[in-house]
Amino acid sequence: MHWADFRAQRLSERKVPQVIVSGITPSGEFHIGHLREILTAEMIHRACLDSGLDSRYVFIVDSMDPLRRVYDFLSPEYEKYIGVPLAYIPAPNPDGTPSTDSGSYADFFVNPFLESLREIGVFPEIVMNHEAYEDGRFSEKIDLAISKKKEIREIIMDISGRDLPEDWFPYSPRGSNGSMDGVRVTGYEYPFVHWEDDHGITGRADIRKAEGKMPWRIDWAARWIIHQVTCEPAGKDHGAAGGSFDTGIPICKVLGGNPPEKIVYEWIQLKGMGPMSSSSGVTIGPMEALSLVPPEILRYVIARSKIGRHIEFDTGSALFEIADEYERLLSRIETGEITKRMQTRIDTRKGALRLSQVVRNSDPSESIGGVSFRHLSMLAQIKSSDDEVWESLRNSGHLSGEPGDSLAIRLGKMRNWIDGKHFPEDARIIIQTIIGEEFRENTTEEQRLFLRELSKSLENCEWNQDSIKDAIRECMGIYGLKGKDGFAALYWALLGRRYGPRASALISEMDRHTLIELLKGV
RNA sequence: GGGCCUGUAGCUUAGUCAGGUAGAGCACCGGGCUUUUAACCCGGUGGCCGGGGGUUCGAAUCCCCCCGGGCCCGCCA
Repeated sequence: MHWADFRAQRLSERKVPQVIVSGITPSGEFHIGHLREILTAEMIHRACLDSGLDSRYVFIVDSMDPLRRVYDFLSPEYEKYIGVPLAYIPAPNPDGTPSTDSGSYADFFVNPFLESLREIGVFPEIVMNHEAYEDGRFSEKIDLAISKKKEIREIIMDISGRDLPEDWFPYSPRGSNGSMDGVRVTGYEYPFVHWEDDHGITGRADIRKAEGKMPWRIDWAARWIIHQVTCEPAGKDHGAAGGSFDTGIPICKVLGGNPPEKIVYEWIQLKGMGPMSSSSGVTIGPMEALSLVPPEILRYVIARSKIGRHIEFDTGSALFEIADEYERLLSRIETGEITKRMQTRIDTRKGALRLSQVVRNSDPSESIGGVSFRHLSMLAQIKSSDDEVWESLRNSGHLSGEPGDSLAIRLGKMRNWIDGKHFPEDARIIIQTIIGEEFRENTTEEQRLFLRELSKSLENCEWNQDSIKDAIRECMGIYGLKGKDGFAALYWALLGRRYGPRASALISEMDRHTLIELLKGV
């Protein structure tokens, strides 16, 4: 059983409508790791729907979280916003200075991310956490938390092992400049928390408005109740023993709720990106990943891995292998004796395939548009225009009529991948300009004679695939070469390797004169 | 210092919760395919399951110790 289906089964025991939630702080650019947060939850949501449960998927944006520090991409002017909720500070300009007309900091980072999510078929209900504070939806729980502050303080100290000061307070009011930093609580009488800030200024925060927020560990537990959350997978940072999940569960109970079960997912790491390193600041965002990888393959990367395992996200040759695996799953029919373990594996993989579809429960075989990822990579390299690719696919019987959207999108992404830095070099088709040493080392005199004959034959033949193919076949016949040996020689000459894409297709894309000159050098 | 995840074939991994003779894909090797979608089909090589101890008729699986990798414990998502 797939992990998402297993979770759905567990959730069904709750006998309530399911509310599956993801939560992310929009403190900067989103990255590929955030997709695991989103997709882990969304796949559980889909699994719930598939098993007939009533389920909603909600993305809570932590827009009420304060700016922690002035990040590298921000100008020093942001110093004054430290401690201010992200919903209430301006978005940065490209040069890092605060803009005057680009909306809030939170929206600035969230909006493009939501766009990416649509591309992978994720349509969450969006909750901006600061709006929940503005609307007073938190007020009852804030009031309750304040009245139970001793109990909550005990829980946090016990479970996390942290020391909280005697005057710890489960609500952080915003001071005179809107920041929650350096603000001391001096008293409480519903609905006002009285405070004094670093500047010696005093005031009061109305807990029914966004004039302050609860610290994370309490905020999280409270929102589970407010939104009736039944499931919220969390990154392993929350999952460590004594972490916010462990304190959230008892705090949620203290506040009168039924907390979700603890689910912790592992991080995604980057691999195969050459000199990439964290110090050089090169990361991969969801937009970039989506510009290279077909959406169902991106979903499959998450779906195929167990929640608790690291994922090495590799935009190089591993993409071919993942795509191959995906395509094999589509066509594979198990034969012979199927053991219990084999059946488990098959069910799990089929579940992963099902949950990888951009459109829920659509036919997986339609997602690849009838053309394998590898084949498309070859065509995209040797055919400069899309129309030629479609023409070729029609000739080979992969396509009839016009390509569908899914296939057109796949080709576009394939071209981005090939043109970019992530494409693996050994998959790149590089036409040789001169005959290299490898050629001489790997071919016989007979093979060379064949190629010389071919170069003559190609001088006059029609420049299309069929004629070229006929010429190749004919010349091989003259020297009695087996197909394998003839083609190998051709590939050694053209590509400096013993294999390659369909030779006639490749040659028909080349300039006749250049090719003949090359072959004359054998 | 405390804790979480993880270590299975050259690579990626299933199996660990409920102990019962190690499964798979890629790569590699051999064979087939009147002859290339880097394809496809058939067969094969390759694992003392990180190391050591223990429990058991039986351990990749349970318990203890050690080693390697990743990460969390700073009002912080």
